[in-house]
Amino acid sequence: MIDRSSMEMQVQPQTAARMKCMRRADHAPNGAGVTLNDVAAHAGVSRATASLVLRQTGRVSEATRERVRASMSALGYVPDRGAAALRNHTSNTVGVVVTNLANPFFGELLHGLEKSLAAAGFACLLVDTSDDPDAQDAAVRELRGHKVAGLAIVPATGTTAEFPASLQELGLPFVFMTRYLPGTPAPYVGADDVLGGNLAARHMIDVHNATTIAYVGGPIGMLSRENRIGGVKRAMADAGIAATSLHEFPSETSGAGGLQAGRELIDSGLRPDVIICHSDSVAFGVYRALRLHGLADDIAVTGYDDVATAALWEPPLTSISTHGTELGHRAAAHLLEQLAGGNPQLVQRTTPEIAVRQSCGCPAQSIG
Amino acid sequence: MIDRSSMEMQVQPQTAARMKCMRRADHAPNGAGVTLNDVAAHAGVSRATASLVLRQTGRVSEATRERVRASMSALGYVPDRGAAALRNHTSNTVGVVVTNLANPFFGELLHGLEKSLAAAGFACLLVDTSDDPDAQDAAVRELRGHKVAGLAIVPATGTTAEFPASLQELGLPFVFMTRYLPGTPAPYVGADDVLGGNLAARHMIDVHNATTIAYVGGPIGMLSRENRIGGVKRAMADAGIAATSLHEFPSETSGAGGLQAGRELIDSGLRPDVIICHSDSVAFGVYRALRLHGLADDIAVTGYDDVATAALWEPPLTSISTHGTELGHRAAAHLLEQLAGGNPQLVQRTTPEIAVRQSCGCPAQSIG
DNA sequence: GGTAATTGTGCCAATCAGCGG
DNA sequence: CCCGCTGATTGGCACAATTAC
Repeated sequence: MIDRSSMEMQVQPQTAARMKCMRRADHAPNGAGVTLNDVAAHAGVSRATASLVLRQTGRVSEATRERVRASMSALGYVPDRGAAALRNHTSNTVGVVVTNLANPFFGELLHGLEKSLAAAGFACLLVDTSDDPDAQDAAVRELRGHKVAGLAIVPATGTTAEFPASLQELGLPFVFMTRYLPGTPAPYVGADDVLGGNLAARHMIDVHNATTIAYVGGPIGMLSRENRIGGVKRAMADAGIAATSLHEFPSETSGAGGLQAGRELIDSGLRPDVIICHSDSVAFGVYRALRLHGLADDIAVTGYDDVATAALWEPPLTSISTHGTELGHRAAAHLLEQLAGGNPQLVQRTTPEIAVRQSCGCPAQSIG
Repeated sequence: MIDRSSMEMQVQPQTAARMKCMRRADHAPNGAGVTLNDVAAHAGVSRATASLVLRQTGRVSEATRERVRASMSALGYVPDRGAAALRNHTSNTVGVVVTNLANPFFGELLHGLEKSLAAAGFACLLVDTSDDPDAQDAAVRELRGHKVAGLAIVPATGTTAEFPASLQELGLPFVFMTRYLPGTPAPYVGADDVLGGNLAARHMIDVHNATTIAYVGGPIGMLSRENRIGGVKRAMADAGIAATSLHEFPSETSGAGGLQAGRELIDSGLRPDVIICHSDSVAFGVYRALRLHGLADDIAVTGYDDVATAALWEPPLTSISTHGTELGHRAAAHLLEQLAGGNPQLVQRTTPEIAVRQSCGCPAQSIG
């Protein structure tokens, strides 16, 4: 009995290995298709032991541990994440859902997010929703199928409170980034929009004596736009400026949107003291519109997000720094803490800062 | 015997279903954990039939097909991609490997890539290598574990010919994007760099009578930089300009890199007729350096890639359009055709165009 | 007889070849 | 021939069982 079983033990794996070699001999002479079984056979241990070594758990002697590791690298073993996910009902994957990859700010955000998640051993499954809530629902569905451990989401414009509710029902950890939703308190990481808008307006009112303000950019109904405008209004109220001195020109959040909204503003005949823009991209577009009409030196402009090129702009763009990359890191940390079973501060509103440059009318800094 | 087994057959699924309900009763009252088996039971068919309906293959009567579909949506079924991948040895996933997510050009590229892949039913597993070949190797390893169907890669600076060779050995379909490697002919989609550099230089020489040129930006050893410079040199040679009239200032491909290289150029005392930049970001940084020294109106500048903000720049930046989003679409198409078993044109070099604006010295276009 | 080290076995969800009404 | 089912298979993990000292 013992002899026979031990023979089987030896023969089985070898046969299996040979078949595999034959099956894809010229396709993949190296690591492709090497299974934990192959590793175990090569190291002369059971699949279970090999698994323990792989996951660095359980009690395995240092000697065999070393031997198994050697076999792994010798065979070029790559663990099959799908198989693990099947068994665990979860994977080392996080769904990342954004509204527009072409937006430079999201690039910076993603950069930070990806770095932190990768460092923790998670891979990013990326989806671009084109700011469409239906596409967002579809994305979540698909990502659920991939058994993502969690979701980092820039919610699409028009997302309702049902969305976070449904995620909660699913028991799927998530964080919203940079845009939060009205009503339901949901996990969130982003800069304080009210403060950001307030910061911009206060600077323009207090140091530049602005009395008429235009808020340009951001689609109607987007809460972050509402909030930033709220911050602007508060600054105006605090300074005793009538609310009627604020004019809104919503637009798509992009350079093209800013250009068009800027034209509309100019065509309207309005000549505000400042144009507070919803994003740096919008500000870039607005500047183009102003220059086309020779107005660039007459009206102050501020941006939002402080993207890398803002400081290089002519004139250097005064902007509200939301520190996109850092925000990405924090969103990752938020999600990772949830995944680790902790419960992090639900809503993390970072405090934005104003990066004062020249587009607001301030003098150039001396260069060190 | 028969009775017993048939009883087991009936009881098993119900018991399993009940256990599932209990296990996560308050966690996920809806679709989470619904399996194809549950769908089959609900529709009164076998798992296999349900599978056929799911994948829209095989011969299933329209009646049962409809019934199964109804059960799927009734239960909120979400197919488990991991299980499918385990069985198929491949997933509906593509690995996307880039060097720096924060680079706006890659944002545009990814936008196109993701859209096309998503339309074909593939999800993107995203990795940012920080332009490090070792991180790139690690990324491929990890992505292999996820059983990606293919790879879309912006190769890191310093990648050797061994890299595509190893991918080929693995039998893993891939495309390189925007940067190609010396030597080995590998699947590639990107704009023709020699032509791009040539286009910029020719314009400056032919219409602006430039005789001294500086090429700024791009790290040493990057082939796309070498090629663009090659194109510049050819234009110079064609015009009878000595090769010594070309000066190189390599830098990191970013605004910060451009700013620093621009300063170095200015400090060197050189005052070329044109500065041809390796990317728009670099051009933005160079412009800042020029403005700091009051030189912005004296030296012409061209960018590369024609990112969205290039047209909004002051002065509007003359650039080489490589059509990032379109490139992303084409890279996706290349990969998808490989996956479909076809063999697309291995190296697809799109022809870049020059977007003539004012930074080169051309007059402003009349506005329609 | 107790403890560290290792192993066997059943599962996870979907797919596919082969079989039968 | 059309339709649908059975049973085996995929790679890794968890738990109980088992060995060795």
